[in-house]
Amino acid sequence: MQKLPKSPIKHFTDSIYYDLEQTARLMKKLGNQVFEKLNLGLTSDEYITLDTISCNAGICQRDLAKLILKDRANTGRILDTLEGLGFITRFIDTKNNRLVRKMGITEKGLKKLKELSIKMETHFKNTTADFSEDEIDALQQSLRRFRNSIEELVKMNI
Amino acid sequence: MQKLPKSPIKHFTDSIYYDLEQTARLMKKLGNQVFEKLNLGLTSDEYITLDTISCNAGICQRDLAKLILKDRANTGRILDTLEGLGFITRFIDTKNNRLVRKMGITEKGLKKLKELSIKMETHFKNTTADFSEDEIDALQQSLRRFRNSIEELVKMNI
DNA sequence: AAAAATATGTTGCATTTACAACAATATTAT
DNA sequence: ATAATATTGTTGTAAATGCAACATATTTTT
Repeated sequence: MQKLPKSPIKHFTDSIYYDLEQTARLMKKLGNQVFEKLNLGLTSDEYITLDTISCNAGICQRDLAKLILKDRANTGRILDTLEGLGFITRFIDTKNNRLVRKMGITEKGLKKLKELSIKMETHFKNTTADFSEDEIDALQQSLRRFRNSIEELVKMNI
Repeated sequence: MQKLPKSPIKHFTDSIYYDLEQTARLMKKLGNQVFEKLNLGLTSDEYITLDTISCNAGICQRDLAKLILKDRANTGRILDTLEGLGFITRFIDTKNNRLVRKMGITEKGLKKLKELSIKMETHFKNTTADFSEDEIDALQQSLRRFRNSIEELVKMNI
């Protein structure tokens, strides 16, 4: 049985990279539009950050930056905003004998987060209506495995 | 049989949106690093644009913008660059009786694109080494179906 | 002990990006 | 026919982002 010849050059728009970026970009745009329309008082990035802090109590800035995939500079700026709004508190502590700025969510921040999370949940249900939970799970697992496999290739500079 | 209670609030970092954005961001970073390291003479966005033009001959700017998911303004700016480098030509034509700027890839651009595509192909093989082709295909299809299901929800403003 | 390297966070800047406003033209509605 | 609306591309501008440089402190190397 003959093997079919594969097309010699695959266009970028046919690649997994393109699908990933397109889908993520669309997703982000949708998220931004929802955040703007609903007038939630936080940008989507601030919400993501607040949520990430809420489930990583006492995390330091650099580790947080890795989680939210921003650089240290911008992570610090987002934290300035959240701190200014009274949603988080920051304090000096040590990690491996080094001075670091750790943070935690405040009562006010937790209240805000819960409020937003409920609205987000409603929104998520709408956008994934066509997909079964199993499909979503499978896609998520696949994405994570894919991410793990390329993670070590990327210099993060964080 | 009892149904297990679902956790009331899912953290953003556990959602498909987070996985998508993280994976895409990592992917883009990797792409940018490769483009920078290899000194290819084009940014990754310019390469993507050139590639997209090459397989959509005579496309107009707005339609191209939809494909590469940039707004019209930035699409125009990328095209200015590519035109300045002699990789594409632009010309006035009509589409639905309206004057539009269409474009096509030049010989020079095609040569550049082929050169880069080969380098990219090598790079792609490395980054997806851990994944079988079938897995990649499945992931791509899943991403596309997901994208289609949310596409109509997003106001594109293009 | 001194020097080099590393970890952490901040500041400044240059690039990218999105978005609104505009100009020009064509279509549709009144 | 005139006015209102829509399509396409450009320009201007404000915000987001990444990156390099810096400051500080700690660890590792020599």
